[in-house]
Amino acid sequence: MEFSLHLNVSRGFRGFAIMTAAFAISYYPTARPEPATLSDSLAVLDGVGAVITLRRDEPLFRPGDAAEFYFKVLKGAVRSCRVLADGRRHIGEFFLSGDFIGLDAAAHYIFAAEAIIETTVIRYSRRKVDALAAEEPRISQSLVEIMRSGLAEARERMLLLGHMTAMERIATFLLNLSERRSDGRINLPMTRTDIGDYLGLTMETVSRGLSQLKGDGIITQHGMHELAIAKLAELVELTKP
Amino acid sequence: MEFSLHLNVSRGFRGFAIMTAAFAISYYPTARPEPATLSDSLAVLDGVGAVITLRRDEPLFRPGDAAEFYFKVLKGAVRSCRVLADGRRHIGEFFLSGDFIGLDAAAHYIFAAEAIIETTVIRYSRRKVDALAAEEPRISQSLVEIMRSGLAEARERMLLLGHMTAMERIATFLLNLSERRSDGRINLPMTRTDIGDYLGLTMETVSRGLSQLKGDGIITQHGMHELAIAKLAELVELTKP
DNA sequence: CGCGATATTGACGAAATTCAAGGCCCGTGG
DNA sequence: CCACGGGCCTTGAATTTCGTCAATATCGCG
Repeated sequence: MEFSLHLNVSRGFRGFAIMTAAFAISYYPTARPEPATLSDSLAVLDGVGAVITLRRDEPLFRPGDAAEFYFKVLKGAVRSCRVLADGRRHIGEFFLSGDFIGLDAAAHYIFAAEAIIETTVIRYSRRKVDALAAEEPRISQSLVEIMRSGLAEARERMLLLGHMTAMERIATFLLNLSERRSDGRINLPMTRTDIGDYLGLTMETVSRGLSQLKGDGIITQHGMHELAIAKLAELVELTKP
Repeated sequence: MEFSLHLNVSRGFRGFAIMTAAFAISYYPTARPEPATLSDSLAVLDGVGAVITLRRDEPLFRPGDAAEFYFKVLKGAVRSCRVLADGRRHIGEFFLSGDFIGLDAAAHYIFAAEAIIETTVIRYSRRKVDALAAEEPRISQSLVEIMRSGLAEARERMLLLGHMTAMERIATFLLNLSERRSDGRINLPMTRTDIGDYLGLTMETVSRGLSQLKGDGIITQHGMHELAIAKLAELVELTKP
């Protein structure tokens, strides 16, 4: 009994979440149609899920809430964040269209998820997804693969937060975001404060960094929340020591 | 067809790695003896594995090596690290006795693992472990749980690296390490430079932080690589804003 | 005992934060 | 349509923290 499993995990801004999985099933030639991706697998549950629309700054869940759902962003943007006792705020991740939220939660969420702009998400019953995973090794293996790439991404971010300068962090952030689009443009739905809390910098430092990139002609600005990369090679250069 | 799965993930310094899983199998009363923990599951493979002894600074693997094995530390300590082009070094994790290494690797390792002191590890064939996981949903679900707690830990470290002061990082590090023992003592097999590269600080800043803790009577030193916590409450206080 | 590696401590400097002022964008209402 | 106002962004100056460079001390091992 043998089968080959081929997982194709795209490593974009949140490669974690934009996984596709192709299963080549060789030991069971008459297999019924199988879900081709985790997304498709979850789509089976859409009937029990719900599409939810959130206004700006509206929470999807809060720290301490029972983690009963997985979510997928359909449109808009979500941030996960924790606030420390003295007011310092840490943003764990930004979730854009197609990203999953909460796959890695324990029994209760330890952070909040809030819409950055008007956002629609689809909500899956975690209980049902997990039951499916228990019956289908391929589903739980897909989850393992998603966790692996999530961990790989977390490691990159630890490197960034621990050892990169402000400009290196900003350049890396912009490049990661630009990989979510194909036209060299960058959509920044979040505020400068959000970016700062994500990169471990202050709003002012982020603003200064962007200003310098504009001054150097490396990026151009088209409205407050839309940038374009003018000199990709130089931006890439800035991500390195 | 129903069974209950109970995972008991202890959240120590690297809770990730010191997982125990208890499976209560109710749907198959005549089940053959099942591995009770992932560790036990892997122990089944010990015959094909090997115990390896490493000298100080000797690598277990290097970046780019094919990720063909999982490892478990039996004795000693291992660090995972990456070196940037300009010489900056980032330490991803410290692995102490009982910790697993490489569970989350992709096809190739992207970082090096090196013994910090004389260390023995056991090496498991990844291919065989993964095959086992493909046949046993419980194994792959255990892997999911390990990944979940690994991600939770990574998130804590991102918060630390992104938003904590030098002293907060040092105090948190010491507390985490102290949880690996039950006597309030702290074993620091690694150098100050290692600690700095792990916390995103310089060796000097780490040294100054430890000196201040000694001066304040919060910790006492017993040899270069052995500390004791004298005022736990004050140390805990330092981990918070 | 003596040497090399590691750790500590001090003085100085650079990078980012903090504090503060002003500008810009956008929605709202007259 | 335009004026107003509030939130967000930008920019400047002072401050702080941590890093860098350098000298000295201590550890551990042959």
